[in-house]
Amino acid sequence: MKNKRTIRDIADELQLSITTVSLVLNGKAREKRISQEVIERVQKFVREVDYRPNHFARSLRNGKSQIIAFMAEDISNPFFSSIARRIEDRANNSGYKIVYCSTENDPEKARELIRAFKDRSVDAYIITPTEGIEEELKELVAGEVPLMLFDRYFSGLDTGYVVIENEKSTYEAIRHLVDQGYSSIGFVTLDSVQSQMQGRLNGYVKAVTEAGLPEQVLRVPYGSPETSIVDAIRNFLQDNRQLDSLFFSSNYLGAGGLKAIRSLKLSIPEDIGVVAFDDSEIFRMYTPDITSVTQPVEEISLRLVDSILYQLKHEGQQVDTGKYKIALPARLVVRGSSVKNK
Amino acid sequence: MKNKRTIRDIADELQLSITTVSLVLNGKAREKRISQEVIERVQKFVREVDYRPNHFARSLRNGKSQIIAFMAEDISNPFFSSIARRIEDRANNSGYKIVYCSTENDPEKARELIRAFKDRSVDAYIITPTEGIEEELKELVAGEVPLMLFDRYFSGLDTGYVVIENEKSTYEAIRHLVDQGYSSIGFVTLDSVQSQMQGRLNGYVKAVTEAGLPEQVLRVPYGSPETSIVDAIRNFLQDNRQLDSLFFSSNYLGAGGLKAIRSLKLSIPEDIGVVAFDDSEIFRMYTPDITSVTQPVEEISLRLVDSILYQLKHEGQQVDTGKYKIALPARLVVRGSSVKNK
DNA sequence: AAAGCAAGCTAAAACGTTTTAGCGGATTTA
DNA sequence: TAAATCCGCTAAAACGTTTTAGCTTGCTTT
Repeated sequence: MKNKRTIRDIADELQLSITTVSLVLNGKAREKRISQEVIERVQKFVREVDYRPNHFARSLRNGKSQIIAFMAEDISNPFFSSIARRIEDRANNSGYKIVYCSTENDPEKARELIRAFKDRSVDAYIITPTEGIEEELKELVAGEVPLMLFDRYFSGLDTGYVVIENEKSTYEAIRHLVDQGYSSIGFVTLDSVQSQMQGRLNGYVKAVTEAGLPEQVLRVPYGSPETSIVDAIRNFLQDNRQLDSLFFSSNYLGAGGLKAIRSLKLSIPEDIGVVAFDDSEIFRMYTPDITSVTQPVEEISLRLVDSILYQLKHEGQQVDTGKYKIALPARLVVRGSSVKNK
Repeated sequence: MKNKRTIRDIADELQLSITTVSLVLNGKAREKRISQEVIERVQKFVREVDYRPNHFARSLRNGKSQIIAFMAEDISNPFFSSIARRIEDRANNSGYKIVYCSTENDPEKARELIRAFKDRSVDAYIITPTEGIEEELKELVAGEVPLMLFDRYFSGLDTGYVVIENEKSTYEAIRHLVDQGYSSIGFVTLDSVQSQMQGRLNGYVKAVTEAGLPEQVLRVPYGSPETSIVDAIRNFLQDNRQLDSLFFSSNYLGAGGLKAIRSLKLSIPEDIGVVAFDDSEIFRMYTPDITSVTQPVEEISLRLVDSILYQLKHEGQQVDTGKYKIALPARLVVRGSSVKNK
């Protein structure tokens, strides 16, 4: 049971050369003109003894690890973990395993992780990039390693990515608030220059400008603990009594915002309308339920992994990178938190 | 930049043998009596050129992958993803990477995954076992691969594990309901013989029996989609009008239960008291907030990864397996959903 | 002066694959 | 009849480590 059989054992037992066995195993038998009889003999035997090739030896020889790295900002965030969940299956089906890690949006940590993955020659990368790791990404691209960014990207870098139409969907969400009669709309975002946050801000600015409303933006420092987020939002509301609605540009800002609103005993949607970017179970269960810009998690995952697998399959062949620059539409799911007159 | 240097190159450039360089690199120089001067020369040079050993070659030679497999039931469930998050850091710090996968509680899938991991010689396993994979686990144990189960375990198998004191903590939760004056307490669980579910059921039975109350149990089929869960719970409530409180034995049963309760327009905690096993953001944010048996996620993770790392470090040495059979206490967090008289 | 020993290093095997280059012999071509 | 081609297979190199066994050299011992 435990005495691992090697390809050499197989060859000996079948009175064949290692080469022949290897060729059959790798499906190159026909092309190398091994006879049908031998092919079948090998296949049958290999099946019988349940021979399993040694991954290390194979990897050493061909430089491939059959591993894909999944670098999220935080794997315990439902947005990332549900993508992780979906990526997993398709990757497994194609013989790849996934190693994950969380950057915590720390460039230093991200760099180290990429380094470690390089050392292990992972075959491909799926990354939510932190600010400041352009150099490392550039090196990956130069090394022709399949790479997809998601959630955000660097416009200056020629990498594949899957993102959301942030500007457009935020614009529509704000329009929705305007249509509902809200006229003093606050925008709560992170103090970050990342592309997805910029896009959302742009959508907001565009919509309020068009509607002739003032811009009222709160920037919470990146990486704040939840209590600080709640405090910041509470202060924002207290300092700006005229606010009649808030847009939260991420799911955890939304969760913090709800706590802040509750602690001020404001009622939703009468005193304050609410829309959040990124759906979550909390928003669906909250009373009232929260209107949100819902990202197509399923499709994001699909596009990511399919792009990666395609690149892996056609490695070396220079493929059109434009094909991998994907912006998906998000859906505005209107719920009770933003509908005044019922 | 991209011309990877090998240990042979280092040796040549330093006019030394491969062996010597390798010994220095692996910290065996002293013991093999390499001179201090040579040691330093090697170390200095290696640092300068930033030599990175080839993992594949090393693995091929010593059979170690420096990879730990993390098999959850579903990585997108917050309970599992937050454990994943915490395990990751400590593992990385010790030079291990983590591959994850979700069994979906499908034994066939679990078996295949274990098989794939075996092929890749992962160095250790952290697993939420599905029913019916005792054989595979037994083989791992026999192969002396470090292994820890969590969330549940098999009492018939001599493996390490980290679980919760399910019976005790459920008992206390039910006692709490009794103390609050609830006298018709329903228990919503999964149709499963897994140890954690058995434990919770036992705790419930013990508490209601002691209090002289009837047992009223709903078993939802494992793997039901959320809508069926909601329906089942709604029917349970309608068929048993006398029920004045419910205990949900998992977080997603709790979420489903809240929806059912809401759809029946019952109010918590007046019409129906609620306690759930396993905390979640939803329970904290719900109105009223939901009393829950909170698992010590941080400590679970810590114990898992520390046990694994310890076993990895002392491989070969027969260690006391009893040491790795860990049952941690859970904390009853009392919130509004189970407190009648305020 | 021969033997023994330690210090300081190294040659080479082994890990298990994939793949290149090529070998005999039979058949076809010129 | 000699040369070229094809068929079916294989020897051996290469991938980059770790580690066992052992080789010099010079010093100490008897």
